[in-house]
Amino acid sequence: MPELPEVETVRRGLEPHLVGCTIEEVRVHERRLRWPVERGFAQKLRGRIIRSVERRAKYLLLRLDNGDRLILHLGMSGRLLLLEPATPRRKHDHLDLRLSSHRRLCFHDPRRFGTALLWPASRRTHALLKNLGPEPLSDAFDGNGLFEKSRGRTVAVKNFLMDGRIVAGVGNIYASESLFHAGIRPGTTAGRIPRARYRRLAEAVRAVLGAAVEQGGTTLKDHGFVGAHTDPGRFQVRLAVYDRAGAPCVNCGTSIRRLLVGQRSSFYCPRCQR
DNA sequence: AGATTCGCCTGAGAGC
DNA sequence: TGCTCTCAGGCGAATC
Repeated sequence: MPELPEVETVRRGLEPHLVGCTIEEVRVHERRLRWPVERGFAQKLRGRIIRSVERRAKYLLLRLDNGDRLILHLGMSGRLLLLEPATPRRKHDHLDLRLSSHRRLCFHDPRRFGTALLWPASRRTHALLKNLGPEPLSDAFDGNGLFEKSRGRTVAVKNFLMDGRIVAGVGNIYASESLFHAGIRPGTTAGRIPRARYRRLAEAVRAVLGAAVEQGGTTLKDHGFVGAHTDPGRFQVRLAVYDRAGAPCVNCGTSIRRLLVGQRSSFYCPRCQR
């Protein structure tokens, strides 16, 4: 599933192909996404020029020449594809934006957990974004912030890390990975972790996500063209613990364990993580 | 307020 | 081969 590094890779792949393009025609084939695609969606986008392609958490934000924004989220299975005009529509192709570059930006999403919403220029904030915590790869994110926000909290640190209000865009996979690199067990109560360990955790989050973004970029180069074409899943970096239950820890060889934390699969090394 | 559970979906994989 | 069943997972909403 697209995690933050994959979304960033898609953003980088799309940016040069979208900025400056006019959206000439919009087709909505399926409005039943996570939230219904609004009436007037096509009409509001038609004729607009894309000024920038930004990312916040796992949301892609296409800023338009009139100040409106198009918010896109890939959910579990979403993909954004730049297609040649003649490419036939396939199953699960829900949105099609025909661009002045003569390509089509296609939103494809089998599970329809994805999102396509308009954020009008008249609104200063958007409900989906206004409570988001700092970007994990920005200077605004650090261990001190984690420590302070965690005081009095009884949730498992893994759930704490996946709470977008604490830090933006850390999903299930990278939460497990970061905790492994920080040497912290996923089920540990967030409020009982000392400051020094949160510093280490913040650095782990930064390192793991940063490396994955770089990896995406590298893979992107290998493919020569448009990261957005490719399956986000294939960018997956070599993961240390995620989905490796029973396999040996890369550090110590101990068998990796799977644990349910807040209904989600978590993976950890019982020896390296305390 | 914070913690937990639910619900939305389909494809993949397991089991028969 | 082909069917049925289970499960995964982002994340806001609903519930406790």
